Amino acid sequence: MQFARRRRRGIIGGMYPFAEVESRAQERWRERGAFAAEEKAAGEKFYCLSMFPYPSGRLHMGHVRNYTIGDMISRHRRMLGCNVLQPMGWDAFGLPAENAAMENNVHPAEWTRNNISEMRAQLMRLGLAVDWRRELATCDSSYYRWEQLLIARLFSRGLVYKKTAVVNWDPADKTVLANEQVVDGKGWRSGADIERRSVPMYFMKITAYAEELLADLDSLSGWPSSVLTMQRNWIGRSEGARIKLPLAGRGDSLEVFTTRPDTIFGATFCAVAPEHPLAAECAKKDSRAAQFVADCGRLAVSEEAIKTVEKKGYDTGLRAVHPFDSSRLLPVYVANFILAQYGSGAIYGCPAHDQRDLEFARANGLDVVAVVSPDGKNYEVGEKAHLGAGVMINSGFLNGMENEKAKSAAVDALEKKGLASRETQYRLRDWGISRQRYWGCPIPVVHCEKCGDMAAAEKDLPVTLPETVRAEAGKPLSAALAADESFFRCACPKCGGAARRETDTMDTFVESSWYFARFASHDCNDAMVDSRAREWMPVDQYVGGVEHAVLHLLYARFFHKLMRDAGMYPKEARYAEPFSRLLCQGMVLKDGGKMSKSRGNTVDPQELIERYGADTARLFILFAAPPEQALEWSDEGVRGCSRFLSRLWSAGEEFSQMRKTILDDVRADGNGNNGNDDGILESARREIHQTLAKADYDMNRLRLNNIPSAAMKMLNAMQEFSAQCARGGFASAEKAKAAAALLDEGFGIVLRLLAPAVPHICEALWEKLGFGGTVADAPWPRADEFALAQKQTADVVVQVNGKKRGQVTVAAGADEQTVRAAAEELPAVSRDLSSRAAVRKVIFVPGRIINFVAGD
RNA sequence: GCCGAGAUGGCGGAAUUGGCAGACGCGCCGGUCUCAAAAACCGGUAUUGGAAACAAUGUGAGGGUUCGAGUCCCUCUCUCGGCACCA
Repeated sequence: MQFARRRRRGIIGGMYPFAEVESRAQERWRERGAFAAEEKAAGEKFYCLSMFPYPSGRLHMGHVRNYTIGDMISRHRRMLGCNVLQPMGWDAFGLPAENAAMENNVHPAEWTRNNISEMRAQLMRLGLAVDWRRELATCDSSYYRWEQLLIARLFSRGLVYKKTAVVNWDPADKTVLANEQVVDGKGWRSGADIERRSVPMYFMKITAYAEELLADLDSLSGWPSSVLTMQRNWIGRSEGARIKLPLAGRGDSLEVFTTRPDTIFGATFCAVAPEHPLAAECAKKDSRAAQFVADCGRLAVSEEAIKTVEKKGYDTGLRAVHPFDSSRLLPVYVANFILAQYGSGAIYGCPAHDQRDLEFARANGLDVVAVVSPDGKNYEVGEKAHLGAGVMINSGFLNGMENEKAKSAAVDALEKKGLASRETQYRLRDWGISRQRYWGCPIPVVHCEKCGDMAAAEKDLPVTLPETVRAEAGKPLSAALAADESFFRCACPKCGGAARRETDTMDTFVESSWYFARFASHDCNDAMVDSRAREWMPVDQYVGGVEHAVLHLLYARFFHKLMRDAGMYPKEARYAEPFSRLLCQGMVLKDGGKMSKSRGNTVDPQELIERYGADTARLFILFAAPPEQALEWSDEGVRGCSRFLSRLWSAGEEFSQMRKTILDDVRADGNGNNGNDDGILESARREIHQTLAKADYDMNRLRLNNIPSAAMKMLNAMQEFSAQCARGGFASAEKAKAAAALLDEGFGIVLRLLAPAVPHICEALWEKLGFGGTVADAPWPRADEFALAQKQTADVVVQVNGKKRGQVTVAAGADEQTVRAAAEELPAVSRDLSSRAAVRKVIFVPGRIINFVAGD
């Protein structure tokens, strides 16, 4: 047949015309407004959201991955008949803009808006099914004014409040540093030793929602369990007791928090945080103590820095009296590893049952008294503290109790003495939203000497960030607002007198905590959101990096609940949480490491797209790894994907030619000449539908990398089938027509299977082969049960003692007896069985396996 | 340090959740076409032994449960993410 040769020529040596194909497909979508989401449209709503990007200037592979995954899910849902909303916007405030200003003399606003234009063009080139009418940028006052309004109202309700907090202070640059700007305890630019400094800040009372944030995690069945665990641990609810230990020779006492009141008799010391009032008091009188506290103050503020530092303490000379044995006096240390924010900023140490306390005790020559015993006997503690359960020993009235019971008994006894109260503590701290920075949303608070601090009047909102400040090379912009009189001078909303605006701006996590709601009400200009948010929310599928597993996702959940409680959503279960399903995608690596400028191993998506087209870029990134796993970059892999798309392109032509040839033959001679088609048709169709069934299963569980695999496999099967058709005629005209129909059916399935991943080429082929309409709205293919059921036989693996000895082909529903009989006939099986003792047991899994268990 | 992940051929990964390990792709080897090369197409490809049939071994390391373990349990190593001011 001449056909086989024609295919070989195909599109000789080159790629399919991807540039034309892609711009034409995008043009068609644009003309049709194909992805504009309407509230009233038919079909179940599906809100698919990818985490919006920070406009850093250039798209990187992480973005490509994130948005391709989101797009594939969106397009799949569209094909299932859903009414899909997929929006895009810009997380446009933040530190990099200020750094760029310092380096390049360019204003953050200008830099940011230019970056947005460039990145928007790059994103559009990817062919995302996004409703661009809803685009937003958080640095626009039309966006941030609404969060100012909410913050102002929360301030009046006490859910936003002021207190001091510790920050990293760079004494050389006279500026506050982010944790990432502190390298080995020194400022990244100045190299000066950083200091801890207390500054007044605004906080959001997220702890008021701790219980709900924790409890509602149980309802998030669409989230990865690892993220739920991380959030639970982050909130860190623990039940314990606040215990007062009287200080010897003084009237007052030290308050400590413990989750292990059962170990009270094992306490041999106390420790307070360097920020604790007792530490300050001691430092006043004792210069060495003052020195120690000052040394602690040189530590960076991150928890990581505190936890990894060498544990040191300084004896204040104060002694706490043991509440059950006044003869025991516990030395009180100031220690660098005690967190001021947690509990009461003070602990008692029980070295026998806490590893950190044990190390501290050993270093300071303190007693170690075991009070919880695994077997009830006395014992000496070695290198490891005993953290598990046990029976109380050396513990007065608690002796002999299970330690769980002793927890409660100890607190009961202390409560009677008025020395303790039960308390539930959270590791979660209130959210400090103040930043001493310029490029952020101004905090809508006014300071009046007479009236104090108050929220800015609502009629004065938004408090617009002045974009007139001058950027200067090498000069931090962080103090720009505090230096801008025209910004901070204002009238007090209460007394009308001269007042001063707050000059700190907000944490950028605030903007990203509600953008998903704004996408639904993007052009609402009289409120944060309108009723459309109630239609679209919650987000049905959220896609983004695991690095956001705790902070962003927790803040967004909190903010959503605040908005609900402010009346923006009904108090119904549906609106309890903002994100129903969550997919955390992995990073893009190259040469085993993160792609980054400093490593010099970046691959520019732009270049990739120009060279191979957006579909190849999308295909590679989907195919190379499952979405949640790290993806290893491979240039060869990219070429393989490009090759596959070129093959797909010519296969369309091939199949329609083959189909025509078959039908022409039927017309010419009525066919039925040489009937060597036994089962080809059925087995080809079965393979296509089996593969489809697996692909559908994988699509539903978001194993997106398996979809291209399935499509490749199908295309291989189709080409095999096409070659078989070319080799011979058919037994009847009906068979021939069925074969022609299968070529059509199979390729239609391949195209629809691939359309969410590589939409442009599928759109072009769909049109070219005359399937009708647009593939973006074609129905997702369904596996035909009839085709799947046709197989009459099953291959059963035969094992002896778990080792494979062969395989038998039996009728589809064959029972154990039949299979066993057939299996025992196999030479390898009988040989093995005869060398062993009698068969003790036969394990039979119908259609899969039979295992003879025999003695040796 | 604490919390959360991950480790499967030369490489990326698959394995319908305890039932034939290595689907699909890359790379490599051989072939077709070509003066030649590239491209394209066809075939092979876990390791070891063997001409082959076949056998043994094999999913980061070490133990365990099971008729049967990549999958479940325990211990360990390494890599990655987060740790509250990067986003």
